[in-house]
Amino acid sequence: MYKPETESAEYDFRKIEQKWKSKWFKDNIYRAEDFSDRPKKYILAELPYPSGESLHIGHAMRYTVPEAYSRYLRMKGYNVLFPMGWDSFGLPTEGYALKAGKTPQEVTKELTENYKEGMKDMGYAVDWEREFATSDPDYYKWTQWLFLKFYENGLAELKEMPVWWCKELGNLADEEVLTDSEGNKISERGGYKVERKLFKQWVLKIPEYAEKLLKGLEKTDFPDHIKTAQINWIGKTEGCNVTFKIKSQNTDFSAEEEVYTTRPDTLYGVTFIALAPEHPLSEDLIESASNSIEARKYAKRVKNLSDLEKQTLKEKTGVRLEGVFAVHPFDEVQTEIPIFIGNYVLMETGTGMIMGVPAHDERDMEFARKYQLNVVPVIRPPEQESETDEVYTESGILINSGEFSGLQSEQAKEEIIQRLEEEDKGGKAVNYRIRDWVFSRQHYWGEPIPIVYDRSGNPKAIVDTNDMSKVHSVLPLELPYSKEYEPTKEGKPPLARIEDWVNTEDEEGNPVKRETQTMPTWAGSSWYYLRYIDPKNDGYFADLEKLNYWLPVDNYFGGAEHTTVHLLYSRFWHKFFYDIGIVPYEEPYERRMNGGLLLAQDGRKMSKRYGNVVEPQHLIENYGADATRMALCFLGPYTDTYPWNENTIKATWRLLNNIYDLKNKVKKNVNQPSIEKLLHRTIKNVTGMFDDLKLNTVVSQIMIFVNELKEESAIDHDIWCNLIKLLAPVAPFIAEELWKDVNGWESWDPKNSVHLQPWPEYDKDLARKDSIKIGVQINGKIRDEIEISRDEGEQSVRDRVLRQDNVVKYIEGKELKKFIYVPNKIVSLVTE
RNA sequence: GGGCAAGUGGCGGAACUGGUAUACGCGUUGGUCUCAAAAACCAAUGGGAGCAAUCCUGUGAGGGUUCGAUUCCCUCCUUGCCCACCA
Repeated sequence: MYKPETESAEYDFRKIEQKWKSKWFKDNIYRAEDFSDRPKKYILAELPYPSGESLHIGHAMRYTVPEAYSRYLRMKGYNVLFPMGWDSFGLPTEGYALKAGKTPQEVTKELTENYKEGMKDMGYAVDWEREFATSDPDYYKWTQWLFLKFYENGLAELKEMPVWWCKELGNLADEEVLTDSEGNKISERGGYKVERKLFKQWVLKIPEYAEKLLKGLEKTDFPDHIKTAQINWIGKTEGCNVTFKIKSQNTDFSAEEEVYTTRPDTLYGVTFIALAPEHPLSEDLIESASNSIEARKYAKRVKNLSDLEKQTLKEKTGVRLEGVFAVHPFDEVQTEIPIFIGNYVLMETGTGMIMGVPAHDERDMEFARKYQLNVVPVIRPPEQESETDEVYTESGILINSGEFSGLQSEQAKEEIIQRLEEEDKGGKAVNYRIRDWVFSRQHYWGEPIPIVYDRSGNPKAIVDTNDMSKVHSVLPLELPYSKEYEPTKEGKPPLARIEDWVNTEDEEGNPVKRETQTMPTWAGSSWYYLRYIDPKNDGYFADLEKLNYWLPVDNYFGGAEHTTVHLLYSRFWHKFFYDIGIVPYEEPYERRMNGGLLLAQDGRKMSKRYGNVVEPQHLIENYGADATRMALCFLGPYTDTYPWNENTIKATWRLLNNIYDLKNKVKKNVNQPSIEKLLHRTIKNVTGMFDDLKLNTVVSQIMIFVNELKEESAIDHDIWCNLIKLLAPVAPFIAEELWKDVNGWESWDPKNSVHLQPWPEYDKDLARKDSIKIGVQINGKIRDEIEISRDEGEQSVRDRVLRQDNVVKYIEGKELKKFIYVPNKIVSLVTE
C-alpha cells in the first residue's frame, strides 16, 4: 500500500509542524489583548468534556472550522479571543474515572493534558493563558457564588419533584434521559434503566424568564431554525383560565378551581372536567365522592406509574368522582358536569385540570367514548352548514353557544374571555411549556451546592454574596476528597457518606448539615464564556470593564444537540446576570452556528463497537496536521453531516506537497498578468467564503489557484506571498514555514509570523474577468454560447448573436418575438 | 402526531439577489513512464442516441409562475434530527 511517509517529498510536515508548534505556544502569539485599539472578535467553540483517552476526530471536526475562522479574523486586523477550556465536572469524566479505576481528579488532570496536547498538535490558535477547567476550585468558587445569586433572588429553590431516577446514576434531568428503540427510557450515559421518583430537588426557575428569553431572541442573529427550536421549547401558548364551581351532592364540600384552555370558543361544549391525580384538589374531591375508595386506589396507581409504563400504556383511563360535579361558568348552561381523575391530564401543563370538549379535541373524544360521555358540537367548519361527525379541531363558526352562536372562533374567543372577566370567572392567561430546571444531582463529581440546613431542615446560603470579604473565606466550598464516589444503593448522594464534612457549623456556631447533592454538568458550562474574559481574577468572577470590552460572543460554534439545552439555559443565566447588574449585555451570544457530525467512512456513526473510528493522532502522524485540517474543512459545509473519506486527506496532502514544490519557482518581478488576475479573483472569493464560513470552498479556490500555478515556469514573489497568506488560516504550519523561507529569515521573531500579517486585499478591477462566456437560449433551451467582453452593450451582443450559425439555424424563417440580454449573464431569444 | 433540516453524477459536494447545472476533490476508464507495481503525469467521465457535427433527457415525484427554475409557489414522497397525551 502506498504510504506518504515513504515518499521522498521535500515537504517534511513532521519537522515543520513540530518546529512551529513549539515556537507559537512558547511565545503565545495568539494572545488576546484586553482593551486593544483593534476591533474585537470573540469566537467561541463549546468546550469539550474530557471523557476519552485523547482528542477524538469529532472534536477536530467541530473545532477546525471555528479556529481557522478565528485565524482569518486575526489577519483581518481583529483582536481575536479564541479560548479553550474543559468541562471536566459531571458524568462523562466521572464515568471515565470509574472505568479507569481512578479518581475523577486524577483523570481530569490526565485527560485535559492529553486533550491540550492534541489541540496543539492540530495547531489550534488558542490563547492558552486563559485555559481553565470547570472543576478547578478557582473556577467553581464563582459557579457557587453565581448559584447563590440565583438563591438570593428567589430563582433557586427546593422543590419536591418527580424526577428521573436510576439505580446506577442517581437522579437525572430530562435531558439526560433517552428513549431506546423499544420505547424504554434509558440514561444517556451508560444506557441504564430509569424511572420516575419524587425527590427534594434544587430547581432554577427558568419559566420566570420565559418571556425574556423569547424577546431576547430578536436581539440575536441566530439562524431561524435555532430560534424556532428555542421558541418551541419555551412553548408559549395564549389562552384563558376558566373558573368552574365544584360541588358535592354527598357533602357540603364546594370549591372553585381554574382550568387553562387555548380554546375558550369551545366553552359551551364542555361535557366533563378532568384533573391530574397530583392536583392539589384531588384529595378533597376524592374525599367528597361516593366512590372514594375506588377513586383513591385509582389515583394512587396512576401517580406511581412510571413514565415508562405510561409510555407503553397510552390508553386514556380515568375514574369518575361520583356525586361530585362542576358548574358551568355561564349561568344559562345548567348541566351538571361530571368530574374525573384522568391519567392523561398532566400536572405540569396548564393548571393540571382540563375542561373536556370531546367534539373538538381528539384526546377528550377518546376519553368521552370510553366513558360514554356527552358530545356537544359547538363549532362547525366555516364551509359547511352543520357540524361534522368527526372531531373537528380547527376553528370555525360557533353553534349551540348561546349569545355567541354565529361568531367566528377568533372573535368568539375574545368575547367569551371578556364575559368571563366581567363575571369574574376567569380571564386571559399565558402558559409556557418550559419547566423548572432540576439543578441538583446525586453525584460526587460536581460543584457542591453552597447551602446548609439547620436543625429543622430549613436551607440557607453559606454566605451572603454581597459580602465579598466573607465570600473569599467561605468560597469555594471545596469538594471533599473521597474514594467512594459512586452513589449509595439507597440513592443517597455520595457526599452524604463524608460525615465530618456534612456536619458543620454556621456563622453563629449552630450545628448545620451541608447539602450533599451537587450541581449538574450544565452549571459550569453555563457561564464559562464569561470567565475566559478574565480567567485569573481571584477577586471577582470577571472584571466588568473586560466584560464590557469582549462581550457579546460574536460567533458561538457548537453542537445541534445543545440548541434547547445549554444554549437556552446559559442565555437564562446571562439574562439574570444582566438583570442584577453584573454583566453589561442582555444577550451572551450574537451569532450561533451548529456543527454537523462526522460519520465513519462506512456511513455509520463512528464507534469502537464497529471498529470504524478515525484517530486524529493517526492522521497527524501520517499526513500532518495541515492536511488533516484541510481535509476536515474540505469534506463539506460545517453545518452538515457526512462521512469521513481517507482519500480526501490524501488529496489535501498532495495539494500541500504541490504547494511546497512551487516555492522553488518563486522569483522577484515575474510578469504574469493572467495569474495576477486569477490571484485577485481568488482573494476576493476566499475572503467572501471565510465571511460566509464556507471553508470547504475556500479549499477548492486554493486548489484552483495552485493548479494554475503548476503550469507556470516561474512564480512572482508577491503573488506567492499572497498565496501563503490565503493558506495560513487553514494550513498554518506549512504557511509559516513558506513565509519564513520566502522572507529568508534566519531566526524566529514572533512578530514576523505569517499569522500576524494583514490579510491580502484584492483589486476590484483585477478581480474582474474581461471576457465572459455566456449562454444563448432559444425558447428556453441553451443552444449556443458567445464570448462577450465585460459589460458589452446590448446592440453589439445582439448583432453578433444573430449571426452565429447555431442561432441562425434555429430562428431561420421564424419571427423573433423577444430578445433578452442580461448583461454578463445570458442571452435569451424567443420565437413564435 | 408536531417542529426543524435536507433530497443534485458511482461518492463528498459547487452553483452569487432565478441566468450555460454538476466547480473542486474522490472514484472509474484509457494512455505515458516501468520488467512489473505503486506514485506521478496526460486524457475522458450525468444518462441515452449517433462515425460525427449534433440531438434527446436530466437537480426526490407531480403541477404552477417565468423568455428562463436546483433556486420562487402549491401538493406529495423519502431521509435525518429534536419534541411528543402541552389542554
